[in-house]
Amino acid sequence: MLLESGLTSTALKAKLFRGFSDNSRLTILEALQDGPLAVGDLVKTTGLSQSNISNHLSCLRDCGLVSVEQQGRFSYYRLSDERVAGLLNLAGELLAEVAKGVYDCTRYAGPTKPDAREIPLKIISE
Amino acid sequence: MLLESGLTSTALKAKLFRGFSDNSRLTILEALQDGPLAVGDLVKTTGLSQSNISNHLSCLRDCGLVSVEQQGRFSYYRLSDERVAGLLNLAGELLAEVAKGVYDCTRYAGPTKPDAREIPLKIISE
DNA sequence: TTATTATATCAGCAATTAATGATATGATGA
DNA sequence: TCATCATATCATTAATTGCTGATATAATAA
Repeated sequence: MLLESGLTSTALKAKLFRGFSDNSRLTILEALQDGPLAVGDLVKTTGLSQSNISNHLSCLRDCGLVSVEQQGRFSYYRLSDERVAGLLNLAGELLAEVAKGVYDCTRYAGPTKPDAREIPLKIISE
Repeated sequence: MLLESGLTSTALKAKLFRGFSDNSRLTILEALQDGPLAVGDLVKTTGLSQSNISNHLSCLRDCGLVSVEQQGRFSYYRLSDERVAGLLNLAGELLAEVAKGVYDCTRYAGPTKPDAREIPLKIISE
């Protein structure tokens, strides 16, 4: 399937990245890297509330980053494409390189909840 | 340089992705894929306002996605690492696969400005 | 020095978004 | 059927974020 959209494939790409750019959503995506999980499993694993997770899954599904398979009353979610994991891994590599910069980036500080700016970070030069 | 941050490397990664997740920032990053540009060039290329671009560049710089080189009164910006381009390209591939899903994702519709939801999109099956 | 150019910074507004709590749907078992 | 479990949906609220316009800095040229 080829995409031909010239001008605004950028806008689409930004939306795609937005799927990865929230802490809760990214936590969900990373949990799914180890294989499919039901919503309840994600609740346990991530500690996020059920409705919160369900809302984010709805977004991730709409955006094509995850896919669902219904089994009885369970919904098993998985990453929809290996490139989703690819993006996660590549970001991890880049992060190792630029971690300090990201940590110091105050413009988009993320939630100002108690611990958000208290991330323990250790950088070890090799 | 190795990163050891266990629990919260996810939060850092989310912040990293946030650098890519805004339409203006992504436009800037894509413009820089062809090589370094001064701020004025970016203004011309992207059509965004000078202060807007400068604000976003400040963020991108803090987050380590771009780097600057001063030459006189010009600031030449470039992608800081080939993996930044790698993420852009991988996202492009993924987008070609899931484009329709991203397009239909209404939860994060982006700005509700006139054209934001009017993206002309053509998908061509091969 | 003064003017001009290139870029950066900042406050304030407008808009978007994440989380919660409550409720709805839908499947299973008693 | 009724109760329960698993998940989805929705309105509201609280917080974050992007953009603009004005101003600041800093380098070059006249």
